[in-house]
Amino acid sequence: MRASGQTAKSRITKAERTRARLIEVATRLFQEHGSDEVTVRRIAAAAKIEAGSIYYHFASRDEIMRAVLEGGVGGAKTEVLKAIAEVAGASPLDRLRAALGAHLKYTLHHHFSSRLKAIRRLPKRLRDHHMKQEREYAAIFADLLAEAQAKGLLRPGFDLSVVRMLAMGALTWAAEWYDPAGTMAPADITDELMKLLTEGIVK
Amino acid sequence: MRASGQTAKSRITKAERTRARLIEVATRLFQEHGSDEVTVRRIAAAAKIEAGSIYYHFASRDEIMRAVLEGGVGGAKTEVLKAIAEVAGASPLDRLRAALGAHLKYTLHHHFSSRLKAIRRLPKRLRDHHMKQEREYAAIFADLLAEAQAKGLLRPGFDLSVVRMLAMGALTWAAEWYDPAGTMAPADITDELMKLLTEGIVK
DNA sequence: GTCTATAGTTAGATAGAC
DNA sequence: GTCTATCTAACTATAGAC
Repeated sequence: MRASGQTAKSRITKAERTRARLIEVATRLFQEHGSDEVTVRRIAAAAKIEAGSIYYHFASRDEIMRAVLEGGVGGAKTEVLKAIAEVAGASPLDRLRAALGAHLKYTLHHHFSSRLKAIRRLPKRLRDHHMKQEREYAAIFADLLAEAQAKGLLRPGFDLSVVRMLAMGALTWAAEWYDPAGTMAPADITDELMKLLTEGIVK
Repeated sequence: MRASGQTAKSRITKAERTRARLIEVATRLFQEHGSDEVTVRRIAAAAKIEAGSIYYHFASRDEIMRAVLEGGVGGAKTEVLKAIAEVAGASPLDRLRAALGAHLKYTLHHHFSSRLKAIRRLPKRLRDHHMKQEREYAAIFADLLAEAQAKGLLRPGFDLSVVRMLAMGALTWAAEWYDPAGTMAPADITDELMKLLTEGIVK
């Protein structure tokens, strides 16, 4: 569908497309087999290029890993904010449901939990950057809980910071047991968690 | 404190002690740095022996990994059953609290979540064995929930299997954010989860 | 941009002395 | 049982042709 002879006009260069494809397959391979088993050669093979060619796009294997992690939190944030915006007028708790639903979906589809774990094992300099991203991400959920509390929707006596981490953790870990072939949709799991959560903490 | 000249009488051989030490340091290293970064040489160094000597105790690096995973679920099961036994007469929900508390403690102290993740990425033949162990472990918690339900302690309408996985997942993931230097004890986190859980699912 | 070929390094594993 | 020395294989990364 693209015009032939097109050269300087392309918005997205060939290099950018190849780079994106490399990050994509690397992300999948890291999740499926663990960062251990994934060699540069394997990433190259999965992306249908030769191993040496990778180094035109990345300076090192670590750079690939870094790019994989970079995509993670930013992408999740975008999705979650979008989901919240779609129910903009709703109560904080309904927006929280939307946010948690998006978090779960992103986690399941983008191997998010593996990345979150990997971030913590990064060398300090790299880790700090990602941890900052992660705190911003967590703040989205914290803000929704705080708003619900401010509106008097919550029972007193809960540590909302712990509640947030437990709730997000419950869904993050779902990537380890969720079976796409089963009868439950991701939304069903979010609903179950919200039922548990609201009937527990909501007045 | 041991008698000198003792040879054939030792119940625990030198080899067994060395092997146990290797598993211990390997477990710690795998958790702290990720299985990636941990070489046989590094395990040997941490255990204060030379790399070659490892192969007197293990046939391969994979065998070490396997031993590390082997210890995981079995040890957790023992601890959880012990915790339940300590409150033997109590209601199913109080026993559930004890079980979840032991699960969290074991997770925090023995790098359990890393092992659970690693198990899923194992070659099929090894994985099956560990997954069976894991199902037996999960059954402990499932039974307690079922007993609570049978006694009419729970609200209707919950999928207890999902509730169990969410609750256990929330605690399993806590290993990723729990700060031992903070003000919260593991028991506080368990209490917070139980409050959330019971005020939600208990009639 | 991607290929082929290969340099340089390090990993897992073995052999034999002690 | 553990050490030292070493083999082999595999990996990351580079160089130069196209």
